[in-house]
This record gives sequence, C-alpha cells and structure tokens, in this order.
Amino acid sequence: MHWVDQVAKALLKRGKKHVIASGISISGHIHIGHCNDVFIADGIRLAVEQLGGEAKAVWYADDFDPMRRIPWPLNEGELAEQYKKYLGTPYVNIPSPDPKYKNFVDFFSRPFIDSLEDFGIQVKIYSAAEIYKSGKMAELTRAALEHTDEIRAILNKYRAKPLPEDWLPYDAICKKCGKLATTTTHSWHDNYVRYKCEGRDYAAGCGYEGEADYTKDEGKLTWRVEWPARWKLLGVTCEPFGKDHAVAGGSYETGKAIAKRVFNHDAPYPVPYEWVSLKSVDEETGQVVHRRMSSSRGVVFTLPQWLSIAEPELLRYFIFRSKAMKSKEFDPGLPLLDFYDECDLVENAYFTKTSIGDWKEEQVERIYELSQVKEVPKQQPQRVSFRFAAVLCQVAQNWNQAIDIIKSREMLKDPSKADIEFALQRLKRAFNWVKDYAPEHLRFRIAEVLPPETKSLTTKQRKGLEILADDLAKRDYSPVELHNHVYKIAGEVGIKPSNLFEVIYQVLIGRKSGPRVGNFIAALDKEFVIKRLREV
RNA sequence: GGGCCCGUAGCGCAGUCUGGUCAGCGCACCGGCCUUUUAAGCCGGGAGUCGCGGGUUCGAAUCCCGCCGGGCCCGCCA
Repeated sequence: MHWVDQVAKALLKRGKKHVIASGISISGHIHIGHCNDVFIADGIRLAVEQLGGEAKAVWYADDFDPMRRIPWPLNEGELAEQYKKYLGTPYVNIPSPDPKYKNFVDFFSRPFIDSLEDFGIQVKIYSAAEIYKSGKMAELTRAALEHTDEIRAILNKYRAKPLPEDWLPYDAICKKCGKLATTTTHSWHDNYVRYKCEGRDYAAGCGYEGEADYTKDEGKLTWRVEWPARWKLLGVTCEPFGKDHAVAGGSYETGKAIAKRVFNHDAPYPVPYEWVSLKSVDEETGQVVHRRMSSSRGVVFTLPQWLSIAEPELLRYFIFRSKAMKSKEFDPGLPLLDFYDECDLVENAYFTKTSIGDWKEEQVERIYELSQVKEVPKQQPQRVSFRFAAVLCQVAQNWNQAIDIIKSREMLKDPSKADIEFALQRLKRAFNWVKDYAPEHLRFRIAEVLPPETKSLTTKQRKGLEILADDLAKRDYSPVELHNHVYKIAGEVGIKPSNLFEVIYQVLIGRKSGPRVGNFIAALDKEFVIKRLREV
C-alpha cells in the first residue's frame, strides 16, 4: 500500500473528519522543497476522501515571524543595506522590493500560491498575521500565558540552558521600532504583556519598554507554543513537516506535550519528510554539487520555474514516487530527460496494466493516480518524448511546423486535440529547457552564414554536399530516406558516412555533430539547405 | 548528548512495513537487425557474497542486536 494511503487509513481509525495542515515561514522564495509540505498534505487529503472520510487540507503562511536573515536576492548590493533595518521585524511588515507586490510576504509567496492550482493542489490558505489580527489567537494565547510554568517545564526538559524564571511564551512587537525579535517579555496582566526592547545578536533593540495587547496583532506566541496552539485552533489532525521538527526533543515532541496539557488537544498524526536538494554544476570547478534548497541562501527552484520546463504532474510524481523520509534530489539538467522518460513509462505501465521492475502494479497505479493534477485520463494520452522535443524545438521554424513534423513522423497517430495541445506544451517547455538548463552540447543554432571552417573541406567532401544539394532539389525525401541517402552519397564519393555527416553539421550549425540528419534537414527550409550546401 | 535517512549490477534506484518465484528496473555497456544510426528504432546479452558481523527462523536484502562508511537534523530561533 502506498504510504499516503497508510497515513489515510491510520487517520480514519482515529476519526472520520480530518484537517491536514501544512505551512511555511516566508523567509524567501518558496521552492519545490517546500512543496513536500503542501503536496503531501493534499495527497493525504485526497486519500482520506477516497477512503470515505472527510478531509480538508490547509496551508499556513508563517508571515508573522521576524526576519532573521535577509534572504536572497535582497541580500546583495544596495538592497541589502535597505533591508538591514528590518532584521527582527515581522515579515508581513516589511515592504516589497518590487512595487508590483503588496509587501515582502506577497513578493515571496504569491508566485507560489498562484501556482498551486496548476499543480492541482486544493488547500485553504491562512496567514498567521491575519489570524492574530482577527483576535482568534487571543484565547489560546491567554491559556498559554496561564500555563507558562508548565510550558517552561516541558521545554526545559530538552534544553541545555533552562529558560529564565520570568520567561513568557509570548513575543511582543516593539511599539517604537516595530521589531519582534528584539523584545523580552517579563510579566503580564489582563490583556497585556509587558516587554522591553533589548535586542538580539542579529538585531539591535531600541530600549523601549511597554505593553502589548495580546488580543490584537501586537505580538505572537513563541514558535514552540504557537504550533500546538494552531493545531487546536484549526483542529489539525495530521501534519507533514520537515525532519528537523521530528527529531527527539524537537518542536513536535514538545508541541505534543503542550497541546495535550495546555490546549487539551491531541497532536496531529506526524508525517516527517526529508529535504529536497538541488543538483547543479559549479560554474568554477565544473563539479556536480548537491545543495539543500534554502530560500535564504538562494538555492531555489520555484514552482514557476518548474512549470517552465516540466509538467506539473512530474513534480507530483517526484514527491509521491518515493517515501516521504527519503531524500530527493532534483537535477534540472540532463537527467531531466530521463525523468521525463520515467514518467512516460509509468503512465504507459498504468494503461497497459503492467508492472515496472519490482514495483507492484498496484503501486505503480497508485503513484500515477497521485501524480495527476486532474482526474486520471480516460484513455492513454499520446506523448511526444521530451528528448525529441528538445531537438525539434531548435529545428522547427515555428510551433505549427513543429506539430506538422510530429504528425508527419507519425509520432502522434490520429491525434486528438488534447494530444496536440499537450505536444505543443512539451515543445515549449523543451524550448525553455534547452535555453536555460540543457548542457551546452545539446544546444545548437543554425549558422547564419557559411561557417569559415568549411573553407578547408576536401574535394570529395564538397562533391558529397553538391550531390546532396542536387538530389534535394530534384525530389522530396522522407527523413529516413534522406538519412539513408547520406550513406549512399558517401559511398559514391568515396568517403566514410560519418565523415559526410560531420561535414553536413559543419555547414549547417558549425559543429561536428548534431541532431539526426534526416529529421534535421527535413525540418529546415529546403531552399535554405540547398543554397547553403551550394555555397561551399 | 540525542534523532533520522542511505549503503542492492559501472551509475541512479525499486524491493525492507506484511520473511518464502526478490535477486529486479532505468541508464550505460556488449552483440545482432532493418543495404546504413553521431542526438527519435527493434531484438538479445553479461554483470551484484543485496556494507560487515552475529542472532531469530525450515527459510532473511527483508525481523532483532552490534559495527563500519556516507549524508543530514536537533540540543539558539523558527
């Protein structure tokens, strides 16, 4: 059974209605590593529903936390200077670097939120800042303050340094300087918590002393307490989270105790997951490096970036094909081709009811289902391989011609409208991929003028090109015929076929190799090719 | 101090929960074919003491214990 279904089954043993939560701190661009969170939550939601339960998935923006580090790309040059003063300020109160966005939070989260629909994710979105503003946290905050001693004891069990005697589970925003991280709270009465703006290692305080009304958005619960409070508020029964929280003595463990004793709520069913790392080639050393995605360091690959080169189903597949706790590595370079192939293979296995290796048929089917953005297609879609699309998109004059080539090759047999639309999208994505991520050797451009290297061609080579030009002028060749014809011509003029191929590439793209000649030439304007060959 | 993940063919991995046709998949490689394949074919093939040691069992990649190697996280804040 797929792990998503195992979770769903375990949940249904506990009850029929479920709220599956996910959420992230808006500490920079939201990348595909963060998607584990929402995608898993949504997958479990789906599985619970399919098993007859009721479920709702939510996504929570932790936009009220203080900025601890200036995230990329704001940490460079002048911007870094500008944003320095916001260290320690809640994200939601920091301006956007771009006037198109409402604020810092909007700048970093909107591209993500707006993409969710494309990935078929159905979640209710919450904002921590708005929840505090609405006063919904007031009661829970009061309960936490009343149970301060108990909470401190729970946290101290896992701390090297115990919390101070006058510690409170509440962080106030300084009325004078607007910072949240710099204040220290000491006491509280009625609806107010007294604080002093003392400063932290990364943000200086202003020395102001005052009171924050915890029924308003003048401060917030500290993270380890806020999390269980949120479980209570939203009735969370299940939540995926990064493995850092899952560690013994980590925030899940303390949250569980706090939820039970302070808020009288059972901790959600935990679904810890591993990080996603991004594989890239180091520009200087040429070494392949794996780096954990990090929004603050700018090691990111965002949802819009994903959509520019890969279908949304592929990301769902990426997440659901392996267990949550298995580390995942994404490489947008050459391995993307294999990844596309794998997805196509899984789809084929689904429709032909076969298994792949030791993946049980049932497992393959489930993974395929979970990978779908919409419902599973009624019949197997026809796919143009991405590998081929990556060549075709560089050869074709325009998209229509590209589609014509695909049809004439019978890569799509009697294609439906959807098949064609799909092929077109793949072509466009392949185009972006070639432009932004493909290794250099897969890229080529038609040489605008005859490359100078061709001056040194031998008589035999010239003769071969001349024959090719003449023959092309005489009749039409199918790609295969044309390819075969090159062998014939090579024989006629007495050079090795590979040599003639090489020369053809040299004349057209100024390189020694390229896409298969038959397709390549067939996709180009015939008059142009003839003219170019005769120029030699 | 504590916790997690990984270690299976050259490479990437599945299979471990629920022990017994589980020794597999993809890529790479090798061979053959279409009179010919430099980047869209097809068919076939080789390859692994399943990290090491011990235990449980009729039987272990799979369960238990220990160890080694690699990666990561918590013990600040979130």
